[in-house]
Amino acid sequence: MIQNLNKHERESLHDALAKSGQKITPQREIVYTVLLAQRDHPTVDEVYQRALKSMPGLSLATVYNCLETFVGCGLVRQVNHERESTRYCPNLAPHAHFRDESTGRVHDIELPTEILEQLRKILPHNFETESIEISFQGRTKSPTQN
Amino acid sequence: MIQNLNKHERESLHDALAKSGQKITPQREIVYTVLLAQRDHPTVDEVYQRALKSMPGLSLATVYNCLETFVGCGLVRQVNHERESTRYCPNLAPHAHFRDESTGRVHDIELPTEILEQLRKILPHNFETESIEISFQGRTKSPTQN
DNA sequence: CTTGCAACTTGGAATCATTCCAACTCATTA
DNA sequence: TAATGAGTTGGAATGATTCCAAGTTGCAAG
Repeated sequence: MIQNLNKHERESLHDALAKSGQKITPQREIVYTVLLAQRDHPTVDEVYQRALKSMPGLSLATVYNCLETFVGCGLVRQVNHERESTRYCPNLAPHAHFRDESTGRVHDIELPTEILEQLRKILPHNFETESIEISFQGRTKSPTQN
Repeated sequence: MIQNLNKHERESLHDALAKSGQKITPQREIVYTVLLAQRDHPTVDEVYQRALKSMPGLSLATVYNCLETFVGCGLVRQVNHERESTRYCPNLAPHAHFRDESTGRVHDIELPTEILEQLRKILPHNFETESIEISFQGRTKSPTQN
């Protein structure tokens, strides 16, 4: 159905999990595979639907659990827009998100590190940042209606 | 209980509503007053609790309605963090938010317009932005544990 | 290669913010 | 005065997510 994890991908999954004393399970492999296979920021339910094709008995609760685990060990990021369903993203490089309001799709936007540095500078001195999120809302014009 | 709206505040409420053919009502005045009185990004329920003190019969549904109306006519902004309850903010100047992870409190951070300009520049040309949201997560150190 | 057990998975129930709805109020307009 | 339409209200419905208790399994130690 979907390409399996390659050696490197499986390794990073294993390492990330092992680091926090957690196990590799078939369910986790599949969920991670689904995430890597199509980087379109799927919702939990979309991940669930895709994963079902490779593992018919899989339960939704497990998909929630797997994704939470991955977020916990830094393998994937959550992407939220207002109160819509949370989406998941295996892109670990620092990046912003652009949400196309006509389609609801989310695109990754590469983020120059200078901008992050500048942003840190505008904070009052007693504010210690752990993370910065930047998201654009708008529409994409025809050329790359991707 | 809470200071009433001053002439200017009432006027901006009236204008914003009138612009979209909507009316001033006692409930809307109170909700707006609550928002201006304490700019701590309250949730709907917090607004509701505060407003109840001035108008005991007020209903939660109405608070939802009022806030939605205000957002619609540009009087207030929504602030979301992950999937926590939506918070509301009457600060219309462009600004970012800093969320203190130990208290859950949200602080406004003034945003130099150059940063917004720079951010627009990193978008591919076929992406048309309508709005940009920037939020910091972290902790505040003692000095201004405000 | 067995065993033991913590870690996992699972289906269904529970939660909780938010939305929906139908009845009612009220100020205006015809 | 009646009709109109926006606004309000309480309660029911929704929908994503979390919780739970019971059953299963990965894997480390023997």
